[in-house]
Amino acid sequence: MAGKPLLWTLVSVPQACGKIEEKKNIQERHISGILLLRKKKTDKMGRPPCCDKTGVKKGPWTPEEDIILVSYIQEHGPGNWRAIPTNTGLRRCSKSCRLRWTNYLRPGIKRGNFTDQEEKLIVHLQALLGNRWAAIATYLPERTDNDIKNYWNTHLKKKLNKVQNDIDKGQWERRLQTDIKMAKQALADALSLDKPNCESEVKPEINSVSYSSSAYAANAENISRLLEGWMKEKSSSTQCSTSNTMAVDSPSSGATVSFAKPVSRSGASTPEPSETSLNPLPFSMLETWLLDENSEQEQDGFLDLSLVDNAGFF
DNA sequence: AATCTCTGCAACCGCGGGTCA
DNA sequence: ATGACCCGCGGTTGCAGAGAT
Repeated sequence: MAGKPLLWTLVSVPQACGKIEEKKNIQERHISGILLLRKKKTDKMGRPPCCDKTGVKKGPWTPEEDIILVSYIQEHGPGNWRAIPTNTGLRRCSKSCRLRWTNYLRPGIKRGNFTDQEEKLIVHLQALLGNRWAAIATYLPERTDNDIKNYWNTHLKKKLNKVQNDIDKGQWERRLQTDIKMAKQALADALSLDKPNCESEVKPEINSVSYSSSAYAANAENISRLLEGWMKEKSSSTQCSTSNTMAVDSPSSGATVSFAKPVSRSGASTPEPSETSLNPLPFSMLETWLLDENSEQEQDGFLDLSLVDNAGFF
């Protein structure tokens, strides 16, 4: 281990090293506390955690441990994490080793502030993919999924919530009027015609980042296409869309229900203040919306990007 | 200056899917 | 077909530092 100090120049972790050096003394003090305080959660059913062994160290990694891990991976390559604690003598569980490598020690990891471009990409990918951070991270190879996830949770979510609130305040009423009008029209169509043909009006537009269902976005090919479309669109105008809202194509009624979902991840979807005080939406419209969306869960966390764009988020 | 609260982020936990005997 | 094992993922925790009171 000590025989390979040069390894620190081979991996791009100078910041990691410095930061750890700064905290080293504090760490030593805290690790025992962490070990004592951490709740044991193994009384639940299922496979016991891999780290539920006596003598396994937890908490922040020391530079020495990093060197040992990097040395081993330099020699044997990543993978076979199970063997690492045994072969290196590290008192860490395999999972901890893998996490340390993939999130911190792995070469090519970019640290520091996210650029505007990265931020935009994350926002759009999150809208497309939801909280599938690993998938999002494949589009930002220099960032780890953990980094992206943290950045989303600490910066972007708040930022988007604020923008969303502003949008809701200013546009909710106008949109509600439009929605009611459209729902009425749809109802009238449904009552007067057996087969309303409104496709030409309500067809979702891929290039304007309008999504009819999360199932579509879940397809990797489609995601790439949407993303490419977005990249191109960003340079030109975003005005190609006829609507500023997410379009939910409703085959049953022929109506397009426009809405902006809250970004909240809790699932509680706390009602907006304006939402609760306004007249209720027509039942048929709500029904359509509810029935057409496979589940609330699927939509949760997705937001209306065109609105965000127009509100000047970027 | 002391204390409290908030924020950022590294690390941990448990679950689910894939593999293999 | 089944169970054990391993790995990857997303959610969550908890510490350190910054800012507010």
